[in-house]
Amino acid sequence: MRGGKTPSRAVPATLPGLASASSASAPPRHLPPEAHLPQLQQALLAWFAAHQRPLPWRVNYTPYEVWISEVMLQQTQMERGVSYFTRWMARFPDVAALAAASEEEVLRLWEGLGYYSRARHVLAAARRIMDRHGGVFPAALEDIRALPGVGPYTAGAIASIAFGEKLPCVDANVERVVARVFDLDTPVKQEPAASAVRAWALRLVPEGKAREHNQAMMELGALVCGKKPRCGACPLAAFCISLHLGIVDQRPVPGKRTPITPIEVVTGVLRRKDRIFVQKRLASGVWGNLWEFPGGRVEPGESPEAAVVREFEEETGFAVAVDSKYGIIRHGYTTYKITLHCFALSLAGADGDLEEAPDPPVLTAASAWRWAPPRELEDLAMPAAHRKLADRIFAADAPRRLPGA
DNA sequence: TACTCGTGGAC
DNA sequence: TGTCCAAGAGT
Repeated sequence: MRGGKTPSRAVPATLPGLASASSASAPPRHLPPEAHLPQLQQALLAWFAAHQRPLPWRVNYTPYEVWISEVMLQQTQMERGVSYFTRWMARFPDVAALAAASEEEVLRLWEGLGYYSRARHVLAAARRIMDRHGGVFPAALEDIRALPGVGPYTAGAIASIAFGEKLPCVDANVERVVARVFDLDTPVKQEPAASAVRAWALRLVPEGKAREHNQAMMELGALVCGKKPRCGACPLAAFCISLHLGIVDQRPVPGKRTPITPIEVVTGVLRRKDRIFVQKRLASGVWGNLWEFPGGRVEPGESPEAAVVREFEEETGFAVAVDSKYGIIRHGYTTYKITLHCFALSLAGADGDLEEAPDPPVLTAASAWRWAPPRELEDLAMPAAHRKLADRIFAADAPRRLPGA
């Protein structure tokens, strides 16, 4: 909010469980949160009981389901996770089923969610649970925390939501809620605010209600106390210091942002008869172990056509020629925004109807390769931009079945 | 501490 | 179209 304008979103003069103000236009009474923790906790729990969304992982609360849902929802919007979670549970109903799966299949079910190391870690953790915990999900916080891909947040979430331990979950929602209610005036992800958030989050957890409370804090952050807060609907409005001070819009204090770099990238679809060349990316780095069409960055001053021929030769040893341009796909990831130029390629000097297979590629940026019929591309996990391209090219021969629908 | 690691929704 | 950013973890 700029220019000192009074917030138009009024707090109701009468709040649940509070005496109404003497005048209808009087500002709401403020109850300092530190001195009213039990009331705050109760208001939050009551709100959650009435307003929580029905979600598939809020049915059984098994450690396995809580774990998978928490990892899937890292840096992912809740609504988006539902279809992935449902499909996952149908295929991998328990730790043993997951541990027995191939990484290829796990990545394929994860395709589109991003941050693919999460999927590789989840599989590694499932196998560790089979090996070291007899197939039973560990209940001790330190054992949970030791699982691959389980950090402080996820460990606390599993321990509290699945096992009922009195621990806080501190995610971006909780950081935002705490920063507003307690008026933290420095960036929440850095010290000293980070420690203050953890301390308040812990003090807020009511005895015996960790599961409900922690989910309530996050649900409140998602539904009410979001980027644009709806303080008129907030059960914590009476306690919120920054609301009382009229500076809710200044909390939380934003941290540093990394600039977004635009880059030009090319990729080539090399077809030979009815097959397409794809390669499997290395395990490390972006899109680790996913399949892709070869390609790379356009050098300064280089044309996209020249770049795709050069990149293809560098990565596979194949001499290729550009047949045509499919078009451009715009895509972004974290700190980059990509303009992807997509080309149809053929082997240079070949007529495309070669009976004998070409020499094997000499891979420099991949661990495996394949000449795949179009329909088999459906079974390979690919980065979103390459999946888009595959869909665009092969929509006629191979209608998509995943994900979502 | 600071950077990397994806993607798509909301505005 | 641009910008922020969402139930973070690993290095």
